[in-house]
Amino acid sequence: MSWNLTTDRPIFSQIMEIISQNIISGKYAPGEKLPSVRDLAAQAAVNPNTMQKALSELEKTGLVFAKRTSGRYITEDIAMIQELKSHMAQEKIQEFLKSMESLGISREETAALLTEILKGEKEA
Amino acid sequence: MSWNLTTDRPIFSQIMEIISQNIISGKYAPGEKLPSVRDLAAQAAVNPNTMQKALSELEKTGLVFAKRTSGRYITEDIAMIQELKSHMAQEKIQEFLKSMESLGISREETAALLTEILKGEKEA
DNA sequence: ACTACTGTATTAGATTAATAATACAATATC
DNA sequence: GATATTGTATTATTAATCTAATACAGTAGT
Repeated sequence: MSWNLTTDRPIFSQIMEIISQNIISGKYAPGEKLPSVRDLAAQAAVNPNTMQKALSELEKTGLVFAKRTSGRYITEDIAMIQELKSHMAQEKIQEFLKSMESLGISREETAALLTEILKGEKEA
Repeated sequence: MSWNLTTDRPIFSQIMEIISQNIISGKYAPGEKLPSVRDLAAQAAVNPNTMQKALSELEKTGLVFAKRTSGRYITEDIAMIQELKSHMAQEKIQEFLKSMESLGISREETAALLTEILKGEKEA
């Protein structure tokens, strides 16, 4: 796991994003047990309280759940994960197009730039 | 100007981004005079100190400059603006592809999703 | 010359986030 | 049954951000 945390945004929020992505992408399997709060905090080099906050907030979304003295687990609701995946994908795409437009780059131009980049990578 | 400021990120930083985008996209013309710190602060509904910080930080990038008692102006260095535009575009694209990959969506899939969306918009 | 407006500086207070150091209750695990 | 590990809670401290209320020096416009 690469915890690439920056200081320009709340750390607990970045951690939530990273774990969510790992669940959505399948790096964390449904039902899988997570390392303990203390271990995760050590891995990410943050304070246990910060990791605890990130995890307890994540819990509210339903992606993970805690068994009081056993540990924390990834949800087994595959449908929910799938739905979140496509939802976040759509969101990322819209956000991307919007930020390109705010640079004065139209959707068509953006698409052109993207296909050009992918073409360049195939040849490499 | 739509100042859509959120609380999950430093406000002065968001303001810097918005102004940068307006310069890059041409909404602010090269050499154009900006409203005063106090006016901009009122428009954005933030404290003048916050706007001052955003602008003085922006100054370090060279995009704007201050004439002590006259006001603040957009740079006239068109080449610099152009270069920043393509640089930021590349950065946005890479960042987008990376975030999609962290969701488990390949570059090819991403491109497919995008063209599909653009196709759908044309038909609408 | 005078007035209003410019960027800038200063001091103080409130809030949020992160860290640090413990502590506790419940339960796997041995 | 004893021990270690689990999530969770508490209190205090530090740093960053934002707001608030002024103040000042320089100059453009009259």
